[in-house]
Amino acid sequence: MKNTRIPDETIRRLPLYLRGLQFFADQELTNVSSEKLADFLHISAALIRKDFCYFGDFGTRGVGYDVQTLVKQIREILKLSTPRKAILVGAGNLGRALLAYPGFAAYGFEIVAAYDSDPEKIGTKINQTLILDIKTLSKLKRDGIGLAIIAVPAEVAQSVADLIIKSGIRGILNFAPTYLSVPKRVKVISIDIAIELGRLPYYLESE
Amino acid sequence: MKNTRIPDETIRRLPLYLRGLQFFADQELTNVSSEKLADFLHISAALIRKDFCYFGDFGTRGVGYDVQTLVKQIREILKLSTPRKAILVGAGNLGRALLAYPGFAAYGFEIVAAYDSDPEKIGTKINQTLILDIKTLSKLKRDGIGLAIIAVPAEVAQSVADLIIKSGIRGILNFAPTYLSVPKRVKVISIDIAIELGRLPYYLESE
DNA sequence: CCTTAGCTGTGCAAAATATCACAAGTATTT
DNA sequence: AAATACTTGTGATATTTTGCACAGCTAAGG
Repeated sequence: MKNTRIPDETIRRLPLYLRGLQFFADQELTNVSSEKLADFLHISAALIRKDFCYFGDFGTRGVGYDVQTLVKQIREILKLSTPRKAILVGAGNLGRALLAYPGFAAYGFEIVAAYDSDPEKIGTKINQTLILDIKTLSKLKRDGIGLAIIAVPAEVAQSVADLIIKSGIRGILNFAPTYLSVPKRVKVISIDIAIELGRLPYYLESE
Repeated sequence: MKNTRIPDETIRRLPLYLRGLQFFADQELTNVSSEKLADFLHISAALIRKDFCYFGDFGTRGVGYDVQTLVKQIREILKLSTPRKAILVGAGNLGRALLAYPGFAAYGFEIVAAYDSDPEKIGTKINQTLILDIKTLSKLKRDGIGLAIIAVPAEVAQSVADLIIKSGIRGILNFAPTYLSVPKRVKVISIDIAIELGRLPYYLESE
């Protein structure tokens, strides 16, 4: 199985598995079956097993998976084992909320700087992070910073992306509601709140 | 084509199409082809046409689609035409950012109240919205409120969901990183920042 | 040691989704 | 009015993703 192409959907689920495993680890359980994990996450056990089996034999037949070992292996696959420095661009409402978001640390992300273009904001501190002038952004790679979170208005998102890519950013988590055109070596993952919101009413039963 | 099952993926793209059409409307364009829209959104033109064709004949062969008409029809499909009242539960960092988020209004959502359990926050105002005690949450349906945005910690998300569903909520936009168990008549759409974040490093080229 | 119960790994089938390719209709030009 | 250039709508095909079912390994109990 090891030489098959790994579906994107599988990669998407790996962080979900980490969360599920954390739940079992918190309960002092050392072993978990695909079925238990499936019940907790509300996906099928076969899918979980298939996902794991793309990467090798993680479990023991008749027994299940060792929680800690599995966590380690998934983190390895996702390349979460090495800590990564990130910057935040855009210190608006969403940006400020993200600065306080505890989830980053869980994956070894450290937000080392925040940037904005508003003179009112520049120089102020949010959650111990100083807001810097976006014009001073350059040569991030020199400081070992490879990731960026974009939380700016859609109109300026592309120019921000261009700028930070030039400075060495290779991974972007984009909250701006727009497509970002980037070189192949750069990966963009977009979270679009409006898109999710816009399809909610469709599913409402019209009483 | 009208009697085929409509793929979820199609529904997911409809709000995206609205965004694209807005772009062309802003340029005073009255007509747009599937190809133009496809170029802007970076998806295939055939896919766009197929998506539309599930709902009927929206375009004119040799011509394209009338921007305004198409907007109206998509909004109709997504049930965005009728304004909807929503509440926000959880006035933490993310909750407060969401209160200021302009995207809700664009889809006819009006956040009429915010709830929290923290005595420090209750009674204060954020963006003209008063924070109310979550204990006072009841009988929302009576006031015509059908949607809720959950932005509370994962540990309490399920109990919040249970509570608001009892009060009449039928649609939930969930930001808590957990599965919500709800009756069939209730629709949950989850946005999970950590999950998206966790898979970003996987795609980084290891130099 | 044998039997039974449990669980993984995975080939194969099924379902869901996306792409292709072109007939059919529209506008424009000559 | 005929030829040309566009563009949609959609059946057919390809690809991607998920589910099924069971062989094969493990552990425990008698």
